[in-house]
Amino acid sequence: MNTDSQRRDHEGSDLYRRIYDQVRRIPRGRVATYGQIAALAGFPRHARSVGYALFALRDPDDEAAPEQQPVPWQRVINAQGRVSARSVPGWEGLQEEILREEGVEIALDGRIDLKRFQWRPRS
DNA sequence: TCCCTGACTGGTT
DNA sequence: AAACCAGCCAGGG
Repeated sequence: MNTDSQRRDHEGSDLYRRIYDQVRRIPRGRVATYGQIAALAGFPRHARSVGYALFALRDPDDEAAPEQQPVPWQRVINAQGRVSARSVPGWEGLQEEILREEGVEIALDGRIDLKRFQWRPRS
């Protein structure tokens, strides 16, 4: 009955769920890196998995727990302080647009100053 | 079940 | 500064 695979069908994996929980903590006007989110979720050095988890948000049906608040995916950027390139052209532009609207400054070359805009939770 | 492909990162060359 | 590389997880054909 309650096998892990069946739970996954409805809720997604533990890893993804914990990643989404952390991303939801990022306040408006701030950003976090993939590696940072991975560590906060309890999976150090699993940055790439964070990318996979956010990629999965593409499909609305795969959305983690729809009854919860949406995942602010746009607030996650890479360790170089830039919006990561996608397989779908144009998406980076959308993400940058939303971030600027939220108050995050993005230089002409696409750089975001992590010193100023990175979210730093106490825990 | 094997094989491929994605929103990554830190350390080496 | 840039290219390479190993480590990492999940979904689809």
